[in-house]
Amino acid sequence: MRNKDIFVEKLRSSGLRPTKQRIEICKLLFDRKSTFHFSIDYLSNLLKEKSKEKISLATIYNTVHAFKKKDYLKEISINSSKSYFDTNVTNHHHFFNESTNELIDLKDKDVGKIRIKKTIPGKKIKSIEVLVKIANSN
Amino acid sequence: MRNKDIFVEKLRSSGLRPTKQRIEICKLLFDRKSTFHFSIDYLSNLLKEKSKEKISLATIYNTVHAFKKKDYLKEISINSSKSYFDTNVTNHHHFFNESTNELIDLKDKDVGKIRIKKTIPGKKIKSIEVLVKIANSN
DNA sequence: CAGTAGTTTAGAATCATTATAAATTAAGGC
DNA sequence: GCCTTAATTTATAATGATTCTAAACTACTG
Repeated sequence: MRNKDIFVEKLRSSGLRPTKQRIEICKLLFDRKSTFHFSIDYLSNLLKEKSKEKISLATIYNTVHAFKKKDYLKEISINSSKSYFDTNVTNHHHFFNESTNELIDLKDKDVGKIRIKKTIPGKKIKSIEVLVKIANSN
Repeated sequence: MRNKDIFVEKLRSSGLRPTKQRIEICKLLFDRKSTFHFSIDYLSNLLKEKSKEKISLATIYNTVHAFKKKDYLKEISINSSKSYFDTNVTNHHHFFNESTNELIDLKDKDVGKIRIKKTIPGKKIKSIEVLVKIANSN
């Protein structure tokens, strides 16, 4: 139970109580080598499969929002009816596969430097994100 | 009623019957010098104010979707619970003012060329859009 | 181990959007 | 103009994602 302790620590250190529900969700989200993209719906189904504990939908929403607030997750905007979340919280870009509704991270080097030449008085740039929509080429 | 005739023609030429509801909506959306960004909600209120005819919400949705399908409107993805639409249907970029929830068009020259260096076999790029989030700088 | 503040939970409430099915209207032929 | 029919509008119901509520539960502190 090495990982569990890490998550307990992570949660506690950010002021979130390490409940069993949160730890289960951490395991699914963060115990991975690569970035994970998901909708609440998808996460909910994953939890049903992989976790013996039943976690209520309200808790999944609560937890995801708590994690987002603590910057453990980032919300991604796509033309869609539901929200997507990303375990990669750095400022980065995406492919969105319109054929499968799947998100794929783009590295900064895949996109190159973006320079915004227009400024708006009194405003400053908070983020710059590129969304590249792709689909089957046939 | 010069404009009205133009809209009647525009609608008819794309296979949409020029009903009085559609013409009213055209007037609000397209009888403008500059790009117009709106949510259904906002458009609905505008129509309540500016149009003597009561247009039902269902018709507003129907019409906006019909216009989108005919490429008179474009849907914009922002991190938000509702959809935004844009009368500028060209591929272009946006500022999103987080303080006011307002969209502002960016011209291509304001952003510069974006070159995506990664490719995915069997997929082709449908669109590339940059969303620059801004907020008050204090 | 008692108190309490934070969490979880089921279910209700909400909000944007879509579906339904009946009433209305535009278009084309006579 | 009048008739037919197919498209459109409409009020309302249905849906689906998300948020709220308030009661039950649980982790932490002393």
